[in-house]
Amino acid sequence: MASKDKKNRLKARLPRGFADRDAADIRAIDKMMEAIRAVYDRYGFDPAETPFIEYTDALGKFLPDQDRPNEGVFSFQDDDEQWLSLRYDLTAPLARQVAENFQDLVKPYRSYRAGWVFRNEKPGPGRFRQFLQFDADTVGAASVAADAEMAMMMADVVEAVGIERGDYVIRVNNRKVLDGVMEAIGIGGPEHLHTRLVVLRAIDKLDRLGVEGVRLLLGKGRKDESGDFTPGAGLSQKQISGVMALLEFEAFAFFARDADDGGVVRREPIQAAGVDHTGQIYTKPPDPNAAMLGFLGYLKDRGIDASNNDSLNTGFSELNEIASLIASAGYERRVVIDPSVVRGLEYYTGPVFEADLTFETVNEKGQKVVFGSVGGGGRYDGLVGRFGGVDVPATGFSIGVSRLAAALKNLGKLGDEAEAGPVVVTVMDRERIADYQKLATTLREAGIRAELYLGNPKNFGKQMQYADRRDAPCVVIQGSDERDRGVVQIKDLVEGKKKAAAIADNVEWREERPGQFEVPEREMVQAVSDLLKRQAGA
RNA sequence: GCGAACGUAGCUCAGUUGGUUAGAGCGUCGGAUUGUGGCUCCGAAGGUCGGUGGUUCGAAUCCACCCGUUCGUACCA
Repeated sequence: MASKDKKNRLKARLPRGFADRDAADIRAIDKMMEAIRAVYDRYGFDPAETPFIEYTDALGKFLPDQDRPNEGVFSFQDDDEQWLSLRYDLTAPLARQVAENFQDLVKPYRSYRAGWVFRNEKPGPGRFRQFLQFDADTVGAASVAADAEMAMMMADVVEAVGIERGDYVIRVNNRKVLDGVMEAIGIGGPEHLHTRLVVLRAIDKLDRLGVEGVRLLLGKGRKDESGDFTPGAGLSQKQISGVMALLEFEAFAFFARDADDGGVVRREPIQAAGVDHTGQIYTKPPDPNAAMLGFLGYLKDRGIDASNNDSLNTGFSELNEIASLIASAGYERRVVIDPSVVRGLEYYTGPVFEADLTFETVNEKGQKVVFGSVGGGGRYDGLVGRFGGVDVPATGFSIGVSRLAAALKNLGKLGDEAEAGPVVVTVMDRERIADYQKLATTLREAGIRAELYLGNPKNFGKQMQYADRRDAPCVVIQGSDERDRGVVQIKDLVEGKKKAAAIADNVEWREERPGQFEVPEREMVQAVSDLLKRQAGA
C-alpha cells in the first residue's frame, strides 16, 4: 500500500558510493568481462571464485594495537564474536584460498577471478564503494618470466576490451629499485618505515603534481590550492636529489624508445638537471651494466654511494630481464619501464605494473577527463606465507572493470550497440489472449525474442507506443479480420519510422500504416526472421 | 579527515532589497484517437523550496548546525 502520510513516508534512496545497474550497463560489462576472460583462458589460466566475506584477519586488516578492523573495510562480528569483512580486493582472498588448499593445487597455479569488492572510503565520480575487479595471478612461480607474462597479458586485456594500441601503456617498475635507492640515502631501516611510505606516496603523485610537487613532498611539505598543507618526508637536499634521480636519470632514457617514434603517448617532459627527459619508454633490451653503472655514477655525483646496494642491483637486472622478455615477444611498444610506478604500498615485493590510459576525453558535461590507471599489479611473494609455512612466490594483476567501463563509455565504445527489443505481439481481441500467447511462443521457439503485450489492451495506440519505447523491431497484429483469413499483420517499426518521416498529418499517418505488411500465419516466423536479418544488415 | 562552492517539481533551471496562493521548459499521466508509434492540440498530477533550529509582523531569500552533491587535498591497506 502506498503511504499517504508524506511526512513519514519511507524515502527511496541509495547509500552513497553504490550504484544500480541498468540493462545497458549490465550487457556492456558482461561483454567486456567475456573479452577479458577469453584472454586469460588463452594464456592458460583457469577460473576460480571465493566468497565476498572473509575473516578479517585473513585480509590482514586489523588496526595496529587494536582488536578492531581497520577503517576502510566493511566489517561485522559473527555470532561467535569473530570479525568478518567484505573483501576489499581479490588478492588477499586468493592468498587465503591457495594457503588453505596448497597440497591440492598444481603449481605454478594459474587462475583468474572476477567479482565485486568493497571499500568503505569516500566515494566520488568513478569511485565507488562497491566495484568490479577482474584479476589474474600466478602462484608458485618465482621467475620474472611470470611477471613479464602478466605485463603482456595486461596489454592484451586492455586491447581486447577495445582500447587501441597507443591509447594505453603498461608501465613496469621494480620495488627493489625504489627500496635500493631509499636504502642508499639512509632511510632503509625499520625505524624509517614511515618515511619510506611518505617517499613512495610522493613519487606516486608525479603524474598529478609534477616534479616540483614531488620535490616539495620529499622535503618539508606542500600546500595545495585550498590552503591545506601536506607534510613531507623531511628529507635533506642530498636525499631528495637521490630520490629525484629515479625520475630524472637519463640512463632511463637508455631504456626509452625514440620519442619521435609514434604510437605511444607519454607524459609531459620532465625538466631536470639539463636533461630533457621525454617519456620513460623502454624498447630494446638494454645493457643492464651500463644502465646500472650510469645510474650509480649519477647518484655518486650527488654524493650518494650505492655501489654495493644489492636491492638496486637485483632490481635493475630483473627489470632488464623483463624488458628482454617483452621485447622478444614483440610487446616493447606496449609495455614500458617507468621508475615512478609505485603501486600500492604494502605487500608488493618486486616487479610492479600499472595499466594507464593515455588519451583524454570529455564527459557528458564537456569536462576534460584523463582516466589514468585502470589496473595494476605486481609480485607479492610474502602474502601466501602469512598463513604459516614458507613464502610462496606469486605475481598477478587486477583490472578495474568499473573504471575501464567508464572510460570506454566516454570513448563511445561501450553499449553503442543497444540490444534490440523483443517482437511485441499485440492484443487486438482480449478474448483471444491465449491465441496471442501462442504466437509469442511460436516466435520464441524459433529463437526470436518475443513478448505478449501485458498492459491494458483497450487502447491499441498504447500498445504501439509501448512497442516503440521497447525498441521492438516489429509488432505482430491479428484482429478478427486477419484471424478469419488465417493471416497476421507484421509492422516493421524501424522501416515504418523512416517511411513516416514525410507524413505530417496524423490521420494520413494512421491510415498509411507505414512499414506494415501481411503474411499467412504459418509464415510468420519466416517473415519476422527475414525482417530481423534485414534490420541487422541495415 | 581538511578547505571551498552548491542544494527550488522526475530532469534543467527562474524566483526582484525578506512581502499574498513558489513559476517555466522538458518529462510523466489522461484525452482528442478504444484497428496503429511520430507531429499537433487540450487537460491533469507532481513542491515539507535538502533537514532542524533561530532572527523577523512575515523566510525559498538572513544566521547556526546537520545531511547531501561537486571541486581541490589527504587517505586508498
